[in-house]
Amino acid sequence: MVTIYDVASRAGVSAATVSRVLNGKKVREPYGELVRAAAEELGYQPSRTARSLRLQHADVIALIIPDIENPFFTSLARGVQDRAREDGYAVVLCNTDDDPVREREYFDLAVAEHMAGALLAPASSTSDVSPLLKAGRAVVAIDRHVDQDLDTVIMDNHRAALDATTVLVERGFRRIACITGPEDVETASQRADGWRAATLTAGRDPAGLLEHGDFRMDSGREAMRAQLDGADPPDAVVVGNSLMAVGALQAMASRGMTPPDFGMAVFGDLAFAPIVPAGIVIIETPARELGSAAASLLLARIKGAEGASRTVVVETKIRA
Amino acid sequence: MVTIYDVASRAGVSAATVSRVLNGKKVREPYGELVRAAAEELGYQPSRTARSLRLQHADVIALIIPDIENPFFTSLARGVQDRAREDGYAVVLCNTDDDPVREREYFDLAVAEHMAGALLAPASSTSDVSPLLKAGRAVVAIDRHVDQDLDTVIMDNHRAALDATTVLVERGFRRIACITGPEDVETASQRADGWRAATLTAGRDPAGLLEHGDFRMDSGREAMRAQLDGADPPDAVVVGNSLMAVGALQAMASRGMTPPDFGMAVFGDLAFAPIVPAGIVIIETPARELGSAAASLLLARIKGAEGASRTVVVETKIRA
DNA sequence: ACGCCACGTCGTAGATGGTCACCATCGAAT
DNA sequence: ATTCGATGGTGACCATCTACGACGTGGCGT
Repeated sequence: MVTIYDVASRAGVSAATVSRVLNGKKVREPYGELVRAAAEELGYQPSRTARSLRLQHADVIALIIPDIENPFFTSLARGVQDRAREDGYAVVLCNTDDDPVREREYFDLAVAEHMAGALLAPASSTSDVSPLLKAGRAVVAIDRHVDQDLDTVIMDNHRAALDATTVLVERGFRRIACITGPEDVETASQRADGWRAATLTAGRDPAGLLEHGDFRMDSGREAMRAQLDGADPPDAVVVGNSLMAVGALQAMASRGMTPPDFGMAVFGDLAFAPIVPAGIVIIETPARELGSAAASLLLARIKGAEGASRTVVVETKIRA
Repeated sequence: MVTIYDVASRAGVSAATVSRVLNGKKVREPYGELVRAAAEELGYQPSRTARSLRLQHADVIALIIPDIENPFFTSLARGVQDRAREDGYAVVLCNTDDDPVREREYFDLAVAEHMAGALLAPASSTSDVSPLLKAGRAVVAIDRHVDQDLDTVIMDNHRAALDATTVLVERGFRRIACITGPEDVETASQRADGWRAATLTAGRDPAGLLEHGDFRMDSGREAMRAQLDGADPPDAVVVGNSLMAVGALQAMASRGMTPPDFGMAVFGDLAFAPIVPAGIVIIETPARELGSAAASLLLARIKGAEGASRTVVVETKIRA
C-alpha cells in the first residue's frame, strides 16, 4: 500500500501538501507538478477508508432493492449507477429478498460504513428507516412512500392504469380484469384504483375482477388461471408488472387464448420476450429515469440541500 | 455516531475491553455482560470504516460485471451475494458496460476501499488485474481466463455446445448455424469450437455458418437475418446466449419461421419469455452456481488459502 | 504462613492514512 | 522596516485494534 507519506517524501514536501494538490487546492509551483509526478510514478491511490474515517463520510450510496433478478430493479439500478458515477459516488447494491431482517441489516451496514445515503426501493415490507435518519444519513424512497417524511420518487400509477384500461375499453373489451401486487403495497393499490376508476367510468362493474399477486411470474399465472376458470371469465386484463404478465400469458396460452383476441395491458415492457403477441398495451415504466431522479435527489441532500421533503413523479408513457 | 468509547464508559471499562468482548476474545465476567448490555442499550455499531483502516482489510468484495441488465449476470450476482453473506461479506456491484476505463476505475476503487477481493466477470475486454494483485488483493475470474494466473470458474462451454449441436443433428437438421459472441472472447470461441466439432463429426461442412455477435439482442437479430438471407440458409441454429436468442427468434418470426420446424439450441434459459416455442434445446447455464463457486474460491483466498491457482468447471445441463 | 513466581486479564499507547485548523515563514508592498 | 497575504508544515483527530506492560491472584515451595 503506497501512502500519502510515500508520495510526500518522494516529492520532497509534506503530506498536507500532497493532500492539497490532490484535492485541487492552490499550491505554488513546482510543488504541484512534483506531487503529481510522484503520485503517478508510485501509482498512488488515496485510501478511501482513511478519507472516510477522517471526514465521517464515504462517497458511497446504498441501493436497497427487494429482487435483483427483477428487470425493473436492474434498470433502476442502472439509472442510479450512471447518475451516481457522474458525481464520483460508488453504489452498493443490496438485495433484500423482501426480508425485513435483511433490510435492517443493510441499514446498519450503511451506517457502519459511513455511507452518505441510501435509496430504498421496497416491495412489500413496511420499512423503518429511523436507524438511518438517526445517524443523519440521507434517504430517498423509490416507488412508494414510507411512514417517515422522505424525498420520494414515484410514477403516476393511477393515471397510467386508468389510461391503459381506457384503451382496452375503447378497443371493445367488455370484462377487463386486473392483476396487481400485494394489497399493502402502495403502487399495487394505486394501479388497481386506476383500473377501477376507468372501469366505473365505462359503466362496468369491477366486482370479482381484481387479483393480488406478488409481482413474480408464478403469481401472475395463478391469478390469470383463477380468472379464466371463474364463472364469468374476463376478455382482457391489466397486469401490474412484466413478470406477472409473462405468467398470465402462459396461463392464457395454455387455454388457447392470446392477444390481440384477449386484451392485455402491462406495466413494464416485455423486451426479453422473443415473440410478443401483437396488440398488447405497454405502459412504459421509466425505471431508469426513476433511478436517476432518485439518485439526483439523494445527492442533493448529501450535498446539504435543506427544506421540506419533495416528491417527484416520473411520467409513464402508453405504447398501444 | 456512538463510538467504542461511549460503550466503554457506560460499561465502566476501557475501549480495549469492549473491542475484545465484541470480537469474541476471553474476558472475565461481569465485564462481558456489562459491555454487551451497554452496546445493546446504545445501539452501538462498530464503525466498519475505522475497522477497515486499522485492519487494512474490509469485509467487502467487488463484483465486476459488464452488463447489469443481462439476466445471466444478475443471476450470477445473486449467487455471489448469497454466498458472501454467509461469511458476513458485503458485495459491491460494479457495472462496466464493457469499458476498460471503467473497469480500471473499479480496480482502483477496490484497492482504495481496502476491499478484500474482487470477482471479475469480463465480457469482451481483455483485463489487466495487476493493480489488484500488486495491492495483494485476491481475485477470481469468472466465465473465462485472464492473462494472469488466477483462480477461475468456468462452465464446460465446449462440451455443452457439442452436445446441444449433436441433439440438433439427431433431430434431423441438416445445416446448423452458430451465433456466438465476439471472436476474442474465450467463452464465445469455445462454444463455436464445440459446435464445429459436432458439425464435423456429423460429416457436415461448417463453412459460412458461423456468426459473431456481441451477446446483445440486436446482434442476434442481425446475425440471424444475415444467415437467413444467405444463398444457402440453415435450418437450425446454436445461439451463444439468451439475449441473442431472443433477437434471433424475432428475425426468424419475421420470416415466418419458428421452432420446432427451425431447430434451435440456446445457452441460457428463456424464463422471461411468455410463449416459448416448443422444441428449443436449452443449455442451462448455471449462473448462480458459477457465482457461488467463485465467491467460495475468493473467500478461501481471502482467508489465506495458498497454493497454485485452481480452475473450477461448473457443469451445464441440456434440457431438450 | 509467607513469599515468590507464573499466569491470566485489563489498560495504555501507538498505529492505520488522510484532512484540516492553526502556526510559522517567506516574499512583496507600502 | 513593518505589515499583510499567501502558502507550506505541524500536530491533532477520526474509530478501532493490539502489542506490551502492569497488576492482581492463586498456587506452590520453603
